[in-house]
Amino acid sequence: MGEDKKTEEVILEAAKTVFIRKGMDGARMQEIADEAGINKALLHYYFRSKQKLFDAVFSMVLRSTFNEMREIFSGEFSVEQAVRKFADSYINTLIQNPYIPEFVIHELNKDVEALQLLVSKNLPDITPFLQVIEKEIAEGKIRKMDPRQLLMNTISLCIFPFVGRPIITTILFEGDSNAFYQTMERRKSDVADFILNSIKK
Amino acid sequence: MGEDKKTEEVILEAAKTVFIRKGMDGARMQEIADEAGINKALLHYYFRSKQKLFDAVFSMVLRSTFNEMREIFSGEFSVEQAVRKFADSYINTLIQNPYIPEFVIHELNKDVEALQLLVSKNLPDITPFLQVIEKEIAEGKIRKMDPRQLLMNTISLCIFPFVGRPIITTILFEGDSNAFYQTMERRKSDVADFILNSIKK
DNA sequence: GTCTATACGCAGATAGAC
DNA sequence: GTCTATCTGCGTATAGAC
Repeated sequence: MGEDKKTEEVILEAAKTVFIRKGMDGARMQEIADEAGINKALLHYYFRSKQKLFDAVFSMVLRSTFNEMREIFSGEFSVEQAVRKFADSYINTLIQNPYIPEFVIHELNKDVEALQLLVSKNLPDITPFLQVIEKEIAEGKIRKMDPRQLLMNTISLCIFPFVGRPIITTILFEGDSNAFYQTMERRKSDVADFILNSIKK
Repeated sequence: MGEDKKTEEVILEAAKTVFIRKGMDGARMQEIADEAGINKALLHYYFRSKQKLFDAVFSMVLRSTFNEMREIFSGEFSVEQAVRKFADSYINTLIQNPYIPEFVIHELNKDVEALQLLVSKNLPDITPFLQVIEKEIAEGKIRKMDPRQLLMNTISLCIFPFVGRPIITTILFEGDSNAFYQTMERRKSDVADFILNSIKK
């Protein structure tokens, strides 16, 4: 039983790696089996079908992706704290896992309906944070603006460079991948400064 | 011969629609044939293979996508002009074609090598604009910052909401698609204001 | 639980009539 | 140039031995 569980986890890890790189449609069960060091039949023994294996991986990825967000936008932090925390935490995670956002987005784009349920369970409720923004605007701490636009800006600035990494690396860093990642390291504070500079009165 | 060309264009349009929604791997030749109102065999008669048909569509999409960018970042506009032009022009285009960025990004992520040549021919050279930014910093018109970060910010803020549209619509607009698009209309000026507010001294 | 061998269906590609 | 019918290979899934 201890052994069983271990195999299952090895499969999930391998499937995660392959699905994230190739997507559901592009991934091959053979490739996942190779990555896990086992054979195709065993994948079906544990997960019955490619679709079920994918669902397991996808829900795993969603959970870990949005957990951080849930805490940061829970409403217990000020706008400045949340913006700095979000930039630092997400850009750090994305430097380690640059393929995840594009993967999630691609799968959601393909089939919004089917995954809506799965997603709604995992997506954080950000209304508390929108209220914090409104409160700080009312108090005159930050300039007047649509709270949703501010939140969208924060998310966009942190995540997009990784989603568009191939293009950005080509267009802005002449294909030099190291230069890209070094800029991302600095970006953790640069982005926060950029946002806070814009919203201060 | 006039008839021939028309069929070819009908196929290209249909292929574009299907490829953009489903991606290369998810698209089916049968679906493209249906969309074009013809049969599979004719697709092969005109384009020999799915791959060649895809390449034709992809290079078409790349060209139209980056043409606007080339002009805006040519160096003939000031930072403020370029930012306002870019936000207005790209958000307008994306309201009409919201699936294009995710499509391009997904295909590039899957196979960076193979498409590198295709891409490098289409990607604009943005160094002139980076120099404009540096010049305006030197002149004290805008605050000191990494020109690449500013350009990345501008691109991120305009494009990301469309790439992440399914998630953003769910998380920020309770699934109300109209609310999303109305916010994007306002975003054309909001984003420009947000950026210019942040960089002014 | 893990393997090898095999069934089966789907989707890309071709043959050949009109 | 456009169609119907068919081939072929690949990839998911299953059967069955160990």
